[in-house]
Amino acid sequence: MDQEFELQEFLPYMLNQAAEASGLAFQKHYRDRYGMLRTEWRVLFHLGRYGGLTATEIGTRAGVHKTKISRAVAALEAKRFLTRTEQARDRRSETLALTPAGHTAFVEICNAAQRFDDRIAGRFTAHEVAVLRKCLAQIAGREAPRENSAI
Amino acid sequence: MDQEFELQEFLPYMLNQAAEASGLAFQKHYRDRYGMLRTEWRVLFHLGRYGGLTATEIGTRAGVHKTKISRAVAALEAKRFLTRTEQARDRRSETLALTPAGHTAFVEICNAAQRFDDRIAGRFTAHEVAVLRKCLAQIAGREAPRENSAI
DNA sequence: GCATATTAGTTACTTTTGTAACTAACAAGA
DNA sequence: TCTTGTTAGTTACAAAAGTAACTAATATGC
Repeated sequence: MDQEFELQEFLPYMLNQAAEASGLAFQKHYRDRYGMLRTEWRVLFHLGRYGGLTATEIGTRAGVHKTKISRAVAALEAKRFLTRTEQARDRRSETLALTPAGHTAFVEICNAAQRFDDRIAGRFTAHEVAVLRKCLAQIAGREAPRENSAI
Repeated sequence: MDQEFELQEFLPYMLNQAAEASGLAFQKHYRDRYGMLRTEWRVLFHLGRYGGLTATEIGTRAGVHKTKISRAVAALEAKRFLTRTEQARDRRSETLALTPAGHTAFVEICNAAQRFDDRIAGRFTAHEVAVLRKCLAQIAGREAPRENSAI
């Protein structure tokens, strides 16, 4: 190549830097305040937002491996943020649900997240934010790729 | 809140998903082929792009902690991708430089990176890519924030 | 020159993540 | 019923990253 490739302009690098900067700034809301790790916050979110789910269901929705879910659930249980209820029809899995304390934390962090998001979006025009979201969703693989995705 | 906050629309989450997806896809070029970790590839890049540097200089430029640099340098040295030369004027630090094999890997990966970047950018219009890069640079903290950054 | 502080880099220890193997429960066919 | 296979979730082990403490060299003030 030697057309002077620059890491600073490499999209995966830029994405990583932006994700790291924003993630680091946001973690104070779940980490400093509640001692949670990111996966714990994600599990908390899914239970708070969608109600009782099994570990597998959360893993599928969140795209997180069952091992990570298992550890996050154990940690949230230790914090008394969720309870497990064995399912009658299948004793292998348990329905997870937030305790009142867990729900309080959920609401608290969601509020902070909404404010945080507004603050980031506020640095750009509405159009720019729309483009940003569209590109991110596409790159994350959530949007249908165009016809010839094999290029 | 309860205006139904959605994790899927939360920018730090979207950034993380996009960074993870693209990073995972790209790592085959340095990991599968050369057994490198991401920090190793970044160190390799800085040495290939800017010539002989000390560990501290790389850390400063790349924004990486000296511990991670130290481990990456040791790994690259074990792969015979770089050599250390003790500095005469300050025997605490060493100038690092790529070996021919290291430089070959550098060129190879840079080429792959350029193609990879082109492929991502190719999914969007030139305008969209410009907006994306601008937003990412801003969020990563590389751009001057607007006047009232304390909002 | 000598005590003190600073800097470069490494090493030790801890935490988190990734991968594989495992247990228990259920399902399905002979 | 009795294998055989699959699924839910946990545990054990290995790799990676973060933090702190450390060694060695240099710089500074007295």
